[in-house]
Amino acid sequence: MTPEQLSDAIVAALTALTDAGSLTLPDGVPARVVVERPKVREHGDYATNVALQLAKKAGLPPRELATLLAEVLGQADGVASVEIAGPGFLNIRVEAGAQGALAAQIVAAGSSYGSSNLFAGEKVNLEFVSANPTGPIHIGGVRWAAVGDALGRIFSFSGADVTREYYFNDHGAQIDRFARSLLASAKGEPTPEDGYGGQYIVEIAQAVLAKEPDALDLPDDEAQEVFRAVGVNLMFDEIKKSLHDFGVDFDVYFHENNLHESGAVKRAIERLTEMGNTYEEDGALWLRTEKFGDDKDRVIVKSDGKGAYISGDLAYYLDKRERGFDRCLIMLGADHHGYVGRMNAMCAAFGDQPGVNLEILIGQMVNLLRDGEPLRMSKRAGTVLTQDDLVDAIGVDASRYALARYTTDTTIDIDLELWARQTSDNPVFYVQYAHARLASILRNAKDLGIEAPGEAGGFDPSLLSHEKEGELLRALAEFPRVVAAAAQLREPHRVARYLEDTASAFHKFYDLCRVLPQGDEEPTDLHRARLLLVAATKTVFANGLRLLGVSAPERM
RNA sequence: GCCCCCGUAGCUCAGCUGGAUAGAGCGCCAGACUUCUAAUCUGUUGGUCGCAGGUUCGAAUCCUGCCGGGGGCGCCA
Repeated sequence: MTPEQLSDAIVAALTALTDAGSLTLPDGVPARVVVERPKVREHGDYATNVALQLAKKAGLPPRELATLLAEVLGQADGVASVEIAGPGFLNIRVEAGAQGALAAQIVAAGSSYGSSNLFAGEKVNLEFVSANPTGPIHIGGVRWAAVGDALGRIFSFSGADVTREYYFNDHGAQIDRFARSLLASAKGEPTPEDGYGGQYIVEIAQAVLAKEPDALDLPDDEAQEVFRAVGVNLMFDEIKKSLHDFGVDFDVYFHENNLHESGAVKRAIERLTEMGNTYEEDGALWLRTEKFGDDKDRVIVKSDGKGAYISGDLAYYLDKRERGFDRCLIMLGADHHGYVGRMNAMCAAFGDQPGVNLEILIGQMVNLLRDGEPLRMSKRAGTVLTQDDLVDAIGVDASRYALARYTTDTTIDIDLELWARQTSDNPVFYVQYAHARLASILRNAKDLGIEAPGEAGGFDPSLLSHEKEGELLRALAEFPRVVAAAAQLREPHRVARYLEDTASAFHKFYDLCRVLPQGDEEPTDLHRARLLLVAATKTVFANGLRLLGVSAPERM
């Protein structure tokens, strides 16, 4: 019996009461009620606060309503007992058989256990990382690679049609600075003012020369153009490779420059002008963002005739919508939160609905620490921590997991020495170890010739009556709810935290409940039932880790 | 000055979107492997949930105001 089934049973009980006339609910019976796992074990397997929630509407004292409900609910299939506690909580115990049946259901569902059709039929565009192609991805961007990719997996698992997208800002002044920096390096000159000075500039400059040996013979402006075109492509390749090595592959790498060259920017501006949302002032073209909730209006075409930065975003958003995306999600660091207002206003100026068609997710920064002190990242000082540095130090799994297990609302401090040292007690290994242990049991079972029921026949779910078995089963039953919450709230960290809780429940079960027969012992139905529970648990870890893009090892 | 995020155990952080006695890991201390992987488990220690009000049956959670930390407020990108 899962929480969802219990919720249904409670709703059915409420309906029975209203049908019988012993309860009156002016707003009708709710479609779903809150079923939670109590923190205190004495409070039962599950608890619900419906009586407290509905007491006022029903015009009854909470405990009286709870009493009515308890009588009916106590008769429901799979419910062992219902107690009234405190101000009107219902503490529910579930029959072991009803609970144990879940193990077979999970094994039958396999890699789809936890999936849903919550976002079925929705085309979701998920844009993340989108780091400037003027250097390698550093830790500021890696967080979004880990979190964004996990969110994409969670959305897909929840039925959405997801497209992962990376926006290359390969247009404008920063790219000019990048090109000048490459050219200067190739000529052996010092890094220009406002230029980029890392070692990677030297390497890319040399790589450009290897491809275009005659580049330096050209006049400076033409040479710079060569370094721009070739250098940017080399940078793209490097970024894509880093992301690929990190397990993140985008469906679309979108080049901002194309929007300018194809006339898409011009068209977007025309569209906004037709809708009466632009005006000219001081030689520039302004977008009426204030009308749509922004602090003030924004320039979209500067007085020198060039598009302002946001002009690319206008065209890009329009392009996404024209490609049929109902929801455009963009993950940005807190250093960009100032754009939220104007982006939402831009969305509204197109006649769309901010928060629905466009959703901007702001996450907090990642800081680099050394000896507990914050270290200002500087390319010149060589104190930039790149994604590759992080992976070299602690590996892909540990990196992805560590970055994905925090709320994006909190700032993450990375002390590389500390992170590398703590590798062995990183929670990722706690979870992965659980999976490896489960795999090991299944291997041993196979060697012993013991088959878990399910494929080979039925099993008696009521045999899974041990306290630790119950706790493990209830943890497994939570998985679909956790995935759904992670998708709806855009909070992948919930999956990681859930896996840690479930790993704890499993390790405790493992400690007290022997799964396989020992010595000459003959396999019993209990052994087989536990083996099925093991298979179900392994399924949940495999599915959960997959959602985070972290491997589920068979051995450790 | 205005806007956003954070403040929970010595440290790092959860807290199921208002529920019961606020949890976990690490750290400290003490235990458990001739048996399915000890990267594990068991027990102990540890808290005015930044402060002050408010909303109600009930607040770490929602509202207001302070305090402290971080980030942002360009015809830069």
